[in-house]
Amino acid sequence: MLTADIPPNQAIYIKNINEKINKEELKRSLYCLFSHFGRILDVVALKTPKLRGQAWVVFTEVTAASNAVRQMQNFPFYDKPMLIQYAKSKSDCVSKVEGTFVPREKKMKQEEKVEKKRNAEDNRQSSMANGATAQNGRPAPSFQPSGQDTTMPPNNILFIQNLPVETTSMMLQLLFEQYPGFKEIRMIQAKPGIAFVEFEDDVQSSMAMQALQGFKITPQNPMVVSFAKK
DNA sequence: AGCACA
Repeated sequence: MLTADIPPNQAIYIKNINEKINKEELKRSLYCLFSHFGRILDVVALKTPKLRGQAWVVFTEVTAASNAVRQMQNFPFYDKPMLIQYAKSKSDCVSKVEGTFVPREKKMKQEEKVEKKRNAEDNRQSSMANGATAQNGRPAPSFQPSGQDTTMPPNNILFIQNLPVETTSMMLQLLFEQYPGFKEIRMIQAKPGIAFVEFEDDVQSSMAMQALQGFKITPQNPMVVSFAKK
């Protein structure tokens, strides 16, 4: 099947991933790298012989997945270009949210599944009405970066907004230098409230973005972090 | 290359 023939899916399938990266780190990196495209429901990576070097990132919206497929295609991730397609099937975490999840052992066909669900609802009324509790990674940030496109393609340079005017580059350095790959802070005297922070590469800048997104230097100033324009 | 959810 041509990869272009796979219908859009809110989950993306990534292959050609460096197999040396340990599973937990890989999941964290993928989460960081993709979280700015939209809310992520789940990241799946297995190290079994059949499944190593591949991963799934499940978004709440297919539009987020579409942007990720396009913008992150061939992104150099741990030295290997990632190859991204839509996933071929619906993710379990999505079925769980929809309440149509059927455990793997006795997985049945679509029609039977619907039938089964009807019966269950009829029989025990509402006893399992919402057995599907959404278990998302973490809440979405409560602010919306204004005037800046949050789906900007990754960049090793971060753009910081909504800083208190009294922020100094030393203060920002203390915050950002905790993250690997930090290089430097750049502020522009004529433009208070913003800064640029440079990292070695896009993966590392993404990590710092994820970690410090919304960080408050003062209670009124949750910082808004995005990738700088190229 | 390889499409899962332990």
